[in-house]
Amino acid sequence: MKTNKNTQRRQELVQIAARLFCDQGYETTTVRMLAEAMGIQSGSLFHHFKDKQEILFAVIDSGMQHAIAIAQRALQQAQTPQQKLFALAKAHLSTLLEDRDAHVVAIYEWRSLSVDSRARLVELRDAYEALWIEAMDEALAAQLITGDTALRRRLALGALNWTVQWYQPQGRLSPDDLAQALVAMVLNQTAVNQFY
Amino acid sequence: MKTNKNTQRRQELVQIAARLFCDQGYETTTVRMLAEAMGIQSGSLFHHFKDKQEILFAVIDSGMQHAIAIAQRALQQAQTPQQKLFALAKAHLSTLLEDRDAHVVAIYEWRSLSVDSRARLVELRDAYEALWIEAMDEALAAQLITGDTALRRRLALGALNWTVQWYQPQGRLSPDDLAQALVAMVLNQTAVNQFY
DNA sequence: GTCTATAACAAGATAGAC
DNA sequence: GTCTATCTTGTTATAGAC
Repeated sequence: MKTNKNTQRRQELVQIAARLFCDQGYETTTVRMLAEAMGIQSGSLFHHFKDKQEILFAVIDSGMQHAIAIAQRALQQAQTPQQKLFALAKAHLSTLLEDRDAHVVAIYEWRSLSVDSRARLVELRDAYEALWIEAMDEALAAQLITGDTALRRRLALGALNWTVQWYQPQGRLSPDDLAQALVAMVLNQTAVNQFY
Repeated sequence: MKTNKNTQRRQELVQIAARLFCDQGYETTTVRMLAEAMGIQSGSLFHHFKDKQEILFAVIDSGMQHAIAIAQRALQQAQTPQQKLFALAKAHLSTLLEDRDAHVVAIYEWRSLSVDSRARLVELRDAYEALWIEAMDEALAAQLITGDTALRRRLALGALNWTVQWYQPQGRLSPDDLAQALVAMVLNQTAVNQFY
């Protein structure tokens, strides 16, 4: 079983699968559709992936790895708790936008993963949320927020993830505006340009 | 085609379908599974519903009708803009909790609806959101909030809908606590017991 | 690494008896 | 309103040649 190699070809196929899964849903997308979009026959697909579910796993896994990397890089340039929360919100939004297919799939097709796959991805999700938990704790220590930081984090991540439902980056609201509004809401502040 | 009657039997079947669709997803749930849970044979199912998709529509339609009714009733006892927003948040949460199956299905299986079904349900969703828009506008007029009320509404509804992912009503956080925290966040206030 | 051909099975839906 | 029996189609996945 040499289907686990991270070849460039495989990454291309994963991108294509992400698009189809995002547009039509995992169950509705057949291996024949995937193969056609990839320019091969359906039988050839199973040279790259053990089964259909492994393609779904690869899509979500890749999206999450990417999200963690972007968030960590964004945090390196932030100093204060506000800056860190803003950096995380911005990073979250840009991953949702740049890697939208994979994240829509992660949100909607979680259930179709095998139990083992889910367990592996939960670890990644926990690693990602740990970045938020740390920033929220720092904000709490700096007395920028009070009370239940876990609740604030969940409300904030919920509001962020829900943006895939309505947010149009080409609209009047820039990703930065959106990130600022969110951080202001999380911090219970009304000022807007305090993050730089 | 007398499949459109709102018989009591049909309502029971819709409830059962909601549970299966919620637990396993629409596409993964077969008509045979549905029939078994309903205590009938798969052929008999098509006496009640034209096709599988009509069952999905009935589940989501019923959940949305219910949500609107609960929200309207909750608003009748509210006076101030704060009270109205709190009433809406509480109503939204109790619908999500009491009618959880249907709303999880509404969130996750929207894509599997026919174009016509979607259009009819969009009308219901708009009617529901109109209640929020009105309350937010009143909060704006009362200078409780400033800026982009549409953005605040979307962030709030996103945070609320995302609660299906993590909220456990039997945990330490009551639905009232959650609704209060949300309204406080929407209104950029830190005080907690100002709503009564 | 891709092809063709096909195995093996499950899906939604219908027909007609009761 | 429910049953049994079945049609028709589409699905994932495999085998073996190239």
